[in-house]
Amino acid sequence: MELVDLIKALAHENRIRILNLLRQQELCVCELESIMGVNQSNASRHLNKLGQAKIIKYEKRAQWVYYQINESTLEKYPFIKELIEREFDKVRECQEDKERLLKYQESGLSCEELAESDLFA
Amino acid sequence: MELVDLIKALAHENRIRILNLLRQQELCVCELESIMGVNQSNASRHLNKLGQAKIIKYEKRAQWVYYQINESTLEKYPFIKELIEREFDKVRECQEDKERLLKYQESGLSCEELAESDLFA
DNA sequence: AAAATATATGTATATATTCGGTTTTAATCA
DNA sequence: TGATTAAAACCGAATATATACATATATTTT
Repeated sequence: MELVDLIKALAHENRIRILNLLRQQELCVCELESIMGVNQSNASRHLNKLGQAKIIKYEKRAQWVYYQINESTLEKYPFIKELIEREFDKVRECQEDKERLLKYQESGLSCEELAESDLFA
Repeated sequence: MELVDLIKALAHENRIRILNLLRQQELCVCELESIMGVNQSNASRHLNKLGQAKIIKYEKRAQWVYYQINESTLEKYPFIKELIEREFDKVRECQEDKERLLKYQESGLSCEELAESDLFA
């Protein structure tokens, strides 16, 4: 059942956190790694799962792959939009990630510098 | 993450089918068994999972347990309401279940007679 | 071309989920 | 009370999913 595959793609904490971050702005894998504090393989795999379900899409620029929410899927499945817009803000982990993203934005660091920095130490 | 537990409770074909049937009317376990063509253990297990997540509730009457959608949870989480109301009708399995339910309703059979009958043979 | 870096993927392992069958519990009925 | 029935709980097996680490690929930079 295709609908179940879609729901399954949403049924993991890391994938919820990724979507919560991507709705603020597009991000590359290494930025997500640093902000979420997960390893590269983990980030990549969850991104892949969201991509399979077409909930996100990506754009390759230089050596980076920038992921973004696939708005056309949200339009096709309004319950996902509803989920993202009405539930994520209530979740502690999502709030914390959002704060870390803000800290990163304000730091002026590039995505290359981020991993080396002690911004989230 | 509580939100993920809720989404996981929705992430199975049988549980989607159960919710689709319960939104038409309350049903007992043995009615769901017959209409969906699953065994008792399976029906009960999935009902339990939906109950844990408070998506459904039940009422015991005589030896039967009648399950119904828990409207207060749908109000608390509008994305579930959206999911049920806008997506289920598009799903083939849900359409078929709905037809079988209609056939049962029109048959005038009691829930006790249903299992013995060849209504869905 | 070589080194460095970002990302994806193969693999083995751990964890979670689902399953049908069986047993248990609780209510009804004869 | 004993038999019957509905539903839940339990069991081991099968399947699916997630994980970390190592490796492969692709791009950039020097």
